[in-house]
Amino acid sequence: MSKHTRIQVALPVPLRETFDYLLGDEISQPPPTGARVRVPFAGRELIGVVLGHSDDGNLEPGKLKSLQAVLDRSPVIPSELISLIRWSANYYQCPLGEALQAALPTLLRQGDMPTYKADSSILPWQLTPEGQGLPDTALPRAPRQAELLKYLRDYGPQTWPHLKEVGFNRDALKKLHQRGLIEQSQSPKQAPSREQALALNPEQQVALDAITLDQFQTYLLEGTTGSGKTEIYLQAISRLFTRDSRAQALILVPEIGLAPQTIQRFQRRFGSAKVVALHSGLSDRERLNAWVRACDASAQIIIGTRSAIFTPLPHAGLIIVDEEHDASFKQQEGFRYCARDLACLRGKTLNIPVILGSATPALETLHNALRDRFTHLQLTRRASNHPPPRIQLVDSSDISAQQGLSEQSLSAINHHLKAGNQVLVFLNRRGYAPTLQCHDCGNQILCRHCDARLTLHHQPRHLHCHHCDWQQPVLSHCPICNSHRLVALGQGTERSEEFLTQYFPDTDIIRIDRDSTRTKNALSDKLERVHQGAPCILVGTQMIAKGHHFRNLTLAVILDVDSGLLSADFRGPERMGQLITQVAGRAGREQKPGEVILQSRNQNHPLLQLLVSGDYQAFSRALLTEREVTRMPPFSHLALIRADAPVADTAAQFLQVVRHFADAYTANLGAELLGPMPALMEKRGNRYRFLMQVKSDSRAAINQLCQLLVEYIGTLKTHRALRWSIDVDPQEMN
DNA sequence: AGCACGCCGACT
DNA sequence: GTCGGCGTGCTC
Repeated sequence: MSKHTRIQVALPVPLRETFDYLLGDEISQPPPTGARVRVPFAGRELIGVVLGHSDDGNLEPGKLKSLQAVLDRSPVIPSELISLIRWSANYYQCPLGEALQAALPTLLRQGDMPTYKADSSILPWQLTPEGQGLPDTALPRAPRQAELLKYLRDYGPQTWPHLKEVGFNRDALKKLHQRGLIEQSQSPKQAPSREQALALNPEQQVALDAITLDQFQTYLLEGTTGSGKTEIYLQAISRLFTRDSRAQALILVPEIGLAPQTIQRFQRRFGSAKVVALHSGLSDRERLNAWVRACDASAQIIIGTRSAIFTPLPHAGLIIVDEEHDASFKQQEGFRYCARDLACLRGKTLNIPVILGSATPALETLHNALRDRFTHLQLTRRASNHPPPRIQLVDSSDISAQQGLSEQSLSAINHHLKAGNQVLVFLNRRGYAPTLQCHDCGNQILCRHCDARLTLHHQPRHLHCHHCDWQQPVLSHCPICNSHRLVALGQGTERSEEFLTQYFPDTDIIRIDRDSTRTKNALSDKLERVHQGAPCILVGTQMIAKGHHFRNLTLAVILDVDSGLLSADFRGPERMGQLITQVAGRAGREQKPGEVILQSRNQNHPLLQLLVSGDYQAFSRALLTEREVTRMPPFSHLALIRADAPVADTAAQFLQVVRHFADAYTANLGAELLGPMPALMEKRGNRYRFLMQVKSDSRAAINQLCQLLVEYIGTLKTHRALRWSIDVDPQEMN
C-alpha cells in the first residue's frame, strides 16, 4: 500500500461523486471497504463510508486532504450490502452517500461504536424479600407506591416501559427502590413457554413443501385473510433452522403491522432470545442494539419495517415480506427505494429464498407470478374453515347528506347489534364534514395556503386543512355574500359518530381516528373497550383497517367506496379493492359468519361487481387486463420528476427546460414524456407543484434517461426556492 | 446540504 | 463607519 494511496469515501451530501482522501501520518492501517471514517470536508467534519482504494484519480495528490480518523477496523456495511445500496442509489437516482447513510442506524451515523449496550429498561423490576414480606395494607400514606407493590406481587416482574404504559409514575418506582422493597432483576424477562407448530391443512402443506430453502427463488404466497400465511412463515423458518442452526431470517412488515402480537408470536415459537424487532417505536439505542445482534448473528429472526432491508445478516437464509402490497414499503422522500423490490434483489445476490405474502398482492407482484418469474403459491381456504364474509352492495345515491348511512345499512347494523355482535363503520375521512358551504351562493370555504377545502371539525370546533395543517375558527358568515347560512356538507367520522349516537342511543359508539386517539392511552383504551366483546359500533378510518382482530365483529359497513374507485390516480381502484378486502377480513373471524356492506353510487361498476363476488383474484386479474390495455405498470415503467416553488412559473418553467433537454433522447431510448403538468392539488402549503412523467417499456431506458436528466439538472443554476425530486417506480402520482 | 466569500441597506 | 441580509459557488 503506497503512501499516496487514495481512500475513496462516500459522504452524506447531495453530491453524486465520491471523494478521495490520503491516509495521513497517524493512520497506519488503511480502513477496509464498508468501514466508517471521519474526514475534513468543506470546513467541517463528516462521517463517511469507505468504498475502496485506488492508486490514482483525477485530482493531484497535493490537493487531497487526509483522513482524520478510522472509526471501524472491520466493515459496518458488508460488501453484499454495499453492492445492494450501490445498485439502489443508481436505480432510484439517489446520491450514493445519502443512500449509504439511510442504511445505517442513527447512532452509527453519528459516530457511536457498533457495540451492544444493555439497556436497563429491558430489565424487569421485582419484589425484594422485604417487599414480598409486606402485607397489602402496608404503606397507607403512599397509595401509589402500595398500588405498584401490589401490581408487581399480582403480575410478577415487569419492565419500566410496561409499568409506565399501565399508568405508574417514576417517583413511586424510585421511592420503593430506595426503601429496598423492589429491585431490578439481572436478567431479561423470561420468555413465555414455547408454542408448538400448528397442524397445516393440505393446501398449506403443499405451499410449505414448495419452498426450496437452499437457493434463490421468489415466492408469491397469495392467501385470503385467515388462511394461515403466518403459520407458513413460522414453519418455513423452522425448517431453515433445521437445515442450519445458525441461519437468520429477515421478516419485513408494514409500518402499522408490527404490533406487539406479531413479535410475540415469533417469540413464542422460537424463544425470545433469538428475535429482535426493528421499527420506528425504538429509541436509537434499542435500534443499534438490535442491529448489532443481527450483525453478530446472535439474533436469528429480525422483524422490521422498510429500512430493516439494510440490516447486515452474516447467516442470511430467508427473507419474508408480509403484506407485500403495502405502500409503506416504498420510501416517499429522499432515498425513494422500495424495500419489497430490494428484498427480491438481495435474495438473489445471497442466493436465498424470498417469500412475498399477501391476501391482495400488488399487481406488479401478481404479474411476475403469472409470468412464472415468481413461484405462485395459493391458499384459498381459511385455516379455521369458516365461510368468507358475504359482501353486499347498497345504493347510496339517494341518502340524505346528514346521515351518510342508507336504510339498509342501518337495519343491518341494528340486526347485528341485537344478535350481540359488534359492527365496524369504515369511513376514510376524519373530522365532522369535509366541506363548509354557503347555502346562498354555493361558495366553499377554502384553505388560504392550498387548493383544498377546509374540513369542519367539532371536537374542538374549528376549520382544519388536512394538507398543510392550517387551522382557523369556524366562520359565521360567508366571506363572499355575507350570508350566515353556512352548511356542513358530506360526512366525516365525527359526524357519523354523532349520528349513530343519536340513532342507537343505547349502544357504545367507539370512534377511532387520528383525532380521537391523540392522547397517550386513548387508542389502547378504545381497543380494550372493543376487546371486552360487548355489542358496540366502531367508527374508524384507515387506522382500524389493518392489523387488528376483533372476535365479535360480524358486520363491516364501508361508507364511501366511490372516491377510491373513481380516483384520478391509476392505482385508486387497486388500493380500494385491497382496502375493502382487508376490512372485509375484519368481519366474521372465529365462529360467527361475517357480512360486509359497500355503500356506493355506482352499483353497476364492473369492478365493484367483482369485489362483491368476494373474488379478489378475479378482481385483480381484471385490473391487470386494464393496465395492459392502458399500458400502465406493470406493463410499462414510470418515473416522476416533481418540482415545487412559491411561484408557479418557477416550477413549471424548470420542468419545461428539463423536458426540452429530454426530448432529444426519448426517441432513441424508447421512452415517452408527459407534462410538465400541475399536480392534482397544484397549490399546497403555499407552494405550486408540477410534475413530469417518464414512461417506457424498458427499465433500462428509464434509468438511462433519468441519469441524463439528473446530470443535466446538476449543471443548471436553478432558483433558490425551487425544490425538485425524482421518483422511480412512484407509488403516488401526484 | 452546509459553509464560505461577497456585495448592498439600517444601526451603535 | 460596522452588522447582517441572502445570492453564488465549492466541497477530495
